[in-house]
Amino acid sequence: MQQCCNNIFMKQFRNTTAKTTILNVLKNAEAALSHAELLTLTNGVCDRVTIYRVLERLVNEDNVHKVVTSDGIIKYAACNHSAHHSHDHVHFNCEKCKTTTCIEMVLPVIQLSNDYTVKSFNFTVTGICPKCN
Amino acid sequence: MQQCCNNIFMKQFRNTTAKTTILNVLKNAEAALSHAELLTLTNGVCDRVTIYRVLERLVNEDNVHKVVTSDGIIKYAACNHSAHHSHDHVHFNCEKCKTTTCIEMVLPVIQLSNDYTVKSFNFTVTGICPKCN
DNA sequence: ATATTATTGCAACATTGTTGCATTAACAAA
DNA sequence: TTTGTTAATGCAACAATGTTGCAATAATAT
Repeated sequence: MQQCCNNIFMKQFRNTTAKTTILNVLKNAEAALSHAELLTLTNGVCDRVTIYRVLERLVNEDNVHKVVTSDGIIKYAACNHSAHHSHDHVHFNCEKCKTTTCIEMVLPVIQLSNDYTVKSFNFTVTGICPKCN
Repeated sequence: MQQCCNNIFMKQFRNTTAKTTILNVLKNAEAALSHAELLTLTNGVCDRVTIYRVLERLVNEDNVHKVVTSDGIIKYAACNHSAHHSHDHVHFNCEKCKTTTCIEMVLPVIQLSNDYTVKSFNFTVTGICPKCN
């Protein structure tokens, strides 16, 4: 009945097996995953190209957010739609286990002069995580 | 006379035209530059591969630092060896003019629990820069 | 001027990301 | 349940980015 129009161009999104699989892998993951990691973890459920396209959609739908590590590797993490949810949180990149994890509780404080318009930020801290310490 | 050993493996660095050209381009640049931008700005002074290798050396020698934008694009900026010099400063990424600039004066403040060991960070703020505002 | 070896260029390769198009399959409506 | 529409997929082909091996070159100490 009710048509589900969840983007501004009124183009319907569909729930496909590729999409649900990828989202589940991300939800069950302890850390953010790269495209290459998702390719192996989804175990051939879909093509390499499809993963790129599904990730793009998931980000647009606000179900997944994109993280860039200090090495420039792009990773994806399922959004935690809790009270404190925001894409603008700190990410921690462990040198040892190479994982990238969300730290939603810690907010960075900076003071830029007011001729800058701030829209978003990417804050990745590198070091050793609690598990490896 | 005096042998110049500026890396831990006692391997001498040499000042080549490629290296000095690339460093000069970076020093004269208003913003951080990507590999592709350096390729055109150096105007064929050396091979594509050489630029990768020179940049690696310049980073090791602490003359250049690496910045990762929110889009995952790796850029390089000449280090400002002043009193406040540190690689761990904020970078601003303008959505309009696509430039990435160092903001050395602003230090971010975060409070991680002490089971994290912090070694470095990459903090890129995206928005509109003063020139475009 | 010479010997040593860091650096370069080139070719070849690996990885990552993009695009076009015919086919498939999700979903709304009948 | 069946059908029509079209979002999503797979595949191939491509573009961009980054890496490696090796012979030739050139920077530096002597």
